[in-house]
Amino acid sequence: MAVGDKRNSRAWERRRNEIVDEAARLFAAQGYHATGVAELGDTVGLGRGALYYYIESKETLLALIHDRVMVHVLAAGDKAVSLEGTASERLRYLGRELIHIITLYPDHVWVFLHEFRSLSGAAAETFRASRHTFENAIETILIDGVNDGEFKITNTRVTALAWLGLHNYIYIWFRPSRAITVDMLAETFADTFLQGIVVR
Amino acid sequence: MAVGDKRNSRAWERRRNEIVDEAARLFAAQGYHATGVAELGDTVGLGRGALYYYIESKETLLALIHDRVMVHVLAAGDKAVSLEGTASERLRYLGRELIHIITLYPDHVWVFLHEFRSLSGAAAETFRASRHTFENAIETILIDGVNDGEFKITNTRVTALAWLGLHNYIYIWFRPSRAITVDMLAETFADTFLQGIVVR
DNA sequence: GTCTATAAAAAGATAGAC
DNA sequence: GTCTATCTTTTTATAGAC
Repeated sequence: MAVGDKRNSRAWERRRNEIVDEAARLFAAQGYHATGVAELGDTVGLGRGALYYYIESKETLLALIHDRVMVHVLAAGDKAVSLEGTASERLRYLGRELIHIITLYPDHVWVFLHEFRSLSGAAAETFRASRHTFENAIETILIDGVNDGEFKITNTRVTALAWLGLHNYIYIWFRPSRAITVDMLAETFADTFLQGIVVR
Repeated sequence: MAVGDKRNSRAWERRRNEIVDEAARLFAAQGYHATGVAELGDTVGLGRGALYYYIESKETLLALIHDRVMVHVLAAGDKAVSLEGTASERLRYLGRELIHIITLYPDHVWVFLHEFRSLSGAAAETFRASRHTFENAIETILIDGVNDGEFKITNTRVTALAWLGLHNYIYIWFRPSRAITVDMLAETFADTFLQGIVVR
């Protein structure tokens, strides 16, 4: 791309982000393959031709939706690992952050969890690596807890994936309300995961 | 359908089930909308015309994939609710059954969890109701446990959905091996959910 | 920046021959 | 039961006018 290309302007970037977010909404509601670029154009008020002024292809749009969520998830993972405090406290922090991100980007997360197999080439590889990095962050905290004598875990990998499933799956049913806020849900999950539900 | 219609024959039904299972495999790998009926025909060794001798439409195929899993899930829920034993024991049973079903039908479950929004009309309503019935089964066991003084739970609905997420999410990463069997995974999940990971 | 026109391919589904 | 041929619609993407 040439220096001073119009496509690097702030206005262009802002408009493109609008398109990415609208695409996330449509892809989540109908599916990636079920949504045509013409329909996306109609929704954002552009013809097919004009739409391609903002996107390279439909698949780059999908990759952009993935990136939008992943950057927050990875930042939360990094911070949780390097935080001061006990493993329990750091895991509580990470859970709260993850639930927060999922509720901030419900459509992006839906697309992210459902359509990642539609990515190809470099985008697919980047995504796979990011996912792995985040799983490692969770496991790192669990291992710290075991080493400090705080946790008792037979398989830290499986337990990390269990923790991730417990949190990720809320994308399908949870929307914050006054009755159940993000913080309340995060606390319930953390209490359950750390202490269980059995009375003693 | 007329009496004695060839489409009620055993051979027809067997062939159709083959097609349903192959469709689940393709839909899971590529997505429902990304897989054409021509491609499905090629894979099962039939032209488009012949394929429509076995299916009414592409969407009925999707509904059949959903049914195939749901019938087992609902049966497991019913049985767990009416079982003898403590709430903990019944929840352990249900978790083991659910993990078992997910690993027996990995492709069907993938499709089931990803494409249910592509169902319409009666099929969509049936599916929504089944889902609700199963969630109620989980919650019933939790409530029993609370009433017996066995569990301490602030919100049984949220905790039921947490339990479901913990188990359902394995569809994305777990394949049984000698290192981690279904029973081992089910035990780890049950222990974690019931007792937590904190040392005491 | 946005439009219209268009291309080239593929979609789901049906009809009728064999 | 399976085939080929065909219909109609829609798909992603590009070219070039304005």
